[in-house]
Amino acid sequence: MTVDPSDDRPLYKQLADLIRARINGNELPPGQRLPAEHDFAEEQGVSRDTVRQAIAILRNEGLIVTSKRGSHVKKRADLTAVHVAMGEIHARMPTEEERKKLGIHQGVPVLIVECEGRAEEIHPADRTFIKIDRG
Amino acid sequence: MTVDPSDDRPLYKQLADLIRARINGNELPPGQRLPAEHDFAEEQGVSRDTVRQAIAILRNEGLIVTSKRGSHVKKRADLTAVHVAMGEIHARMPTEEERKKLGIHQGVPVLIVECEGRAEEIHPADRTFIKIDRG
DNA sequence: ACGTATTTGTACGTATGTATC
DNA sequence: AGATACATACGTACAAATACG
Repeated sequence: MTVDPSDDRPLYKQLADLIRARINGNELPPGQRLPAEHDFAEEQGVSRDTVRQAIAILRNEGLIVTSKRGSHVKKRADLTAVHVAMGEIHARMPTEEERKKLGIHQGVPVLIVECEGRAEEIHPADRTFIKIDRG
Repeated sequence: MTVDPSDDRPLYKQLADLIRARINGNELPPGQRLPAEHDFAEEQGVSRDTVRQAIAILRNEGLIVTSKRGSHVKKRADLTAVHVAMGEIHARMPTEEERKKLGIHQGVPVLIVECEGRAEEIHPADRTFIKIDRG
């Protein structure tokens, strides 16, 4: 399947949809490497820039991670999850500094748990820390 | 303040830091419009592409929103917040389709609340729906 | 109501740097 | 050391939406 330049939807969004469908359909299973940007561009008849925009969308959705070795389909384990009994929870994308400091993966939001006024920033690895007993 | 090409940090990250500092220092208060990409590029002596990358970072962090009228500093009210008593909570960035369907702003993650096996996708406006009594 | 200016969006190109294999 | 692949940064051009006189 390839993108359609005559379609009114932007090429990079079309391409993102195509790749997302392959991932959700398990045609591209977790851990699988995506084709190189250059190869993707040739295969689809678009510029590398367009491919990069599509990749950026999926990275932003937390579907893939990108490194110098290429883009790979993410594993479910990367999902941010917390157990709470009560309180208020905020979610947002971390700054790069927070990502480094807390060891957060690309595309993974941070959760801010507020309990009795105090706010605490957490990340996936901290899961066990923020269990709040509701006794 | 301008970016420093001799610095080893990428220009677009430097620029993102500069703008973020202005926002956090309330020099650019909520609702304030940022300079146009073109003007920013000239002022900083970089390409528009570089400015757009910086802007994209801040948008991704949920600090600003961008429309055809320009980029504006976001208001705190856009933060995703939920009240829960128990359960498991996942957070991730929504697809564009979800953003449209649920009316989610740019840079705002969705929260998935799982309670007794059932998973439910929520967004800020649904706040009142997912209050789970912990009796 | 209409045309113009502004501003972001999309898409292409090139070149070079840097990390990894 | 060489090839591969992503990152950064520049350029251009046109489209599309919005704002303005």
